[in-house]
Amino acid sequence: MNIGEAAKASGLPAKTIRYYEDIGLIRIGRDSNGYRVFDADDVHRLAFLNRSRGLGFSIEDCRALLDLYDDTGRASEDVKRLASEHLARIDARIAELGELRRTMAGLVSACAGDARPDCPILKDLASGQRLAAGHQRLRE
Amino acid sequence: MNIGEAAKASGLPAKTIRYYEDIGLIRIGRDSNGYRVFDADDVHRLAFLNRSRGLGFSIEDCRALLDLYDDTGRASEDVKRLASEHLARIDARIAELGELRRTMAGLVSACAGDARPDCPILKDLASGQRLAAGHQRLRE
DNA sequence: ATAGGGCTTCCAGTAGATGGAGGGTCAAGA
DNA sequence: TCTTGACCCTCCATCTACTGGAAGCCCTAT
Repeated sequence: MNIGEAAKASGLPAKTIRYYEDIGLIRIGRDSNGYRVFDADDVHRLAFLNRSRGLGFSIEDCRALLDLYDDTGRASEDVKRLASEHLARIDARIAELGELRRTMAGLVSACAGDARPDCPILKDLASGQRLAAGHQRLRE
Repeated sequence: MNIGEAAKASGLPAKTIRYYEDIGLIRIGRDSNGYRVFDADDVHRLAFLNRSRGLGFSIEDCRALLDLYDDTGRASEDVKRLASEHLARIDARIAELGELRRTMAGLVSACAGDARPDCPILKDLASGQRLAAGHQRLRE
């Protein structure tokens, strides 16, 4: 099948499939006319990538996961480690955002939000004197 | 003062200050030797930007916030709207990550993580049959 | 023959910096 | 006076993970 059909079948946009091929995440055969040719396994791997990315794994993680998937002699330990590290990153991010949320909610609720110029949000940003709870600097 | 001192005083790396000047977020005077010259107000504005960015506001939001800060005739309504929208984005992101966390935690706990090759995480990625709770596709 | 849709490559742009090369400036010490 | 080292400057490349668009070939139907 051609890229359009593979895109529909895998859930990934054609552009993204080309990109994944470009960065060496997946190898795709070519027809005599230069068109990419996808078989069922290609589509399967693309869907695998789609799901891995959907879970927030980085491209490099996906590369490693796909390698582990291909390696029938793998240890599930290795997969679990990747997943656990990812989970830890998610937890860290949630904690960070939770702090941030508390701060922002405090600021928003402190501001009258009317036609007058007086605004505790701007005061806070200008002074560094936090009205609400403190928070960690975002590392995004 | 020069950029190094301004960096220390504002908490922003010198590189970032140059970048902010480059994208027109702040205007900095120059000495006869070409060096940037910072006064107390410049440092104050840089610290304002540092705190705004620290709260996760986008550069464009920061630009708007700085404009509102300068506009003594502003309505606090306008500031509150920016902040509320930002808060809503944070909430959405937290919800997204919470879903994701549930899914990942389910996968991680289902995997033995030993020397054997059998791995429910890979199975899940390969099949699309979610073992744990479903989740939204990340829009990062 | 032509129109359309699909396919190709390559280039640019997104957000928000960060790292480094290559080179000018300045103040202090030998 | 010369040199060393710490600054400072600009410009370009790099990072993540795509996405959009231009220019142009391919294939099928009418």
